[in-house]
Amino acid sequence: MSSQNPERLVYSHVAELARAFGHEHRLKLLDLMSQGEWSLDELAKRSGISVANASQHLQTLRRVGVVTARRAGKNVLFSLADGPVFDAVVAMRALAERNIAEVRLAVTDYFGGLDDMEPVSLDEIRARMRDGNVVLLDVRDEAEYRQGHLPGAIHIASDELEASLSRLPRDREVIAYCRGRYCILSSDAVALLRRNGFRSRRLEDGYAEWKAANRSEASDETTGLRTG
Amino acid sequence: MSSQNPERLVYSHVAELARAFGHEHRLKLLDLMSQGEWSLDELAKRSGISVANASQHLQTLRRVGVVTARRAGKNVLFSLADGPVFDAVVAMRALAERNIAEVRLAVTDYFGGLDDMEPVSLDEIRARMRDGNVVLLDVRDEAEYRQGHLPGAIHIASDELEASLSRLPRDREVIAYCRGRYCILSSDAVALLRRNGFRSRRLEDGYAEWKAANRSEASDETTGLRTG
DNA sequence: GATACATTCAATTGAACAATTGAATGTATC
DNA sequence: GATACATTCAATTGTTCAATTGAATGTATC
Repeated sequence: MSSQNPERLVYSHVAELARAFGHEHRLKLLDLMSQGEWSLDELAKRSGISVANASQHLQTLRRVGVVTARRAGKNVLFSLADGPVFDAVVAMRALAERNIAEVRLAVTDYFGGLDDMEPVSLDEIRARMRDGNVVLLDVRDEAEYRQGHLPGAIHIASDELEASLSRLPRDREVIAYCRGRYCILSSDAVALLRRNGFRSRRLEDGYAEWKAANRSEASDETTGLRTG
Repeated sequence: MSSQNPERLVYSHVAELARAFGHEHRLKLLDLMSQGEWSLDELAKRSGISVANASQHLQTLRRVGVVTARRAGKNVLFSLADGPVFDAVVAMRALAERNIAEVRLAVTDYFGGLDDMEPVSLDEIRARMRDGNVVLLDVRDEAEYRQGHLPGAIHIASDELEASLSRLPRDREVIAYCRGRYCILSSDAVALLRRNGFRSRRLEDGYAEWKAANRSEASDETTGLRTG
């Protein structure tokens, strides 16, 4: 028993939210935070923009309630807020991939690739991990892996992969993953592994999507990957 | 074998897409088109903005591929493009409803309402339509109803409802729906019906959401509502 | 309490966007 | 083919947003 027309109120906020998503740098920052929490300095470094600029974009995201911050020592750590934040990004990405030809082409070009490059889905990897006939390989950097990773995944950062091939089995398929759907690290890793005689494919989605999916499924204990 | 880093390309397009959603008028236009196709004149009238202004916003939406247009007689009819356009709007709305307190309050205030006002879900109505113990009532205007409606729904425009109460049964619950989740017509209709001694509740989502859901479920013949 | 350092604020400049107006285009109908 | 009318284009003005810089704040650590 207060506001008059809810539609206008809702849409003015939705529009504000959409504008908050409407900048490349902010999408990149959200992408980074989908891996865990980071200081401003770290976010600036990883996104390749200045500290002041990153700070302002982060404030924009905080203002609309999609990013939260907490202090830890002398740093403030930024992370995605609770709620379906990443899901909204995913919905926009899905729309872009479906309706914008240039995006569709770039993605299939890069990731859909050759027939035997057919990426593996999260559902598929679940079953195959149970059977134990695959190795899950996380090729993100150390800090990202430490903040969280798929159950049962081993970690070799992409820039150390070539020197660490002996740690990988040749009798099982190596499924590589990285930050998310549009991260090229795992794609490059698969190419490297194949050049060296391994059987390898890419996980279609990455840590970000896995985490978002497991968040939505709340605390349903049966949904995570199991190492066996 | 063309573009370098797909991430930046994807995100620049996603950002453009997000900005296209980032205006109240455009969200309203998308809302209207979620009911069907309309001429520019009709869209301007229904959204309450000038024809020239509506045209420009529609061009913005066409440019990013979320709206299409076809000529019919002396009018151009605008409609949502194929693909998960409405789904993206829904994801943003869900985020706003969850993360922005003002929105959450306004919505529960208006639609969540009293205990026995508990809105009915699309899933629930499916089962109850089969049992035949409810009447589905579409209170949108004639033109909207004609462009498409839920299977089995009867139509009484909201501004004719009070004069047409005799057409409704008193021994079954009347489930009213309108354009979508944030449309107040069905909410008002429920209030009117209750004042006149009917048992009545509101469908939580409206035609837009139903149509989007049935579109996603492709041509799965088992998913629509059945009249019996 | 003083220092160091991470983050935020404030002020500036340039660029992009929103709305309005009036003219121009293009298609149907006569 | 001429006319009527729906839609789009072009030009304008005011507003909002992006990025940079340098100063200011605030918290941890010594």
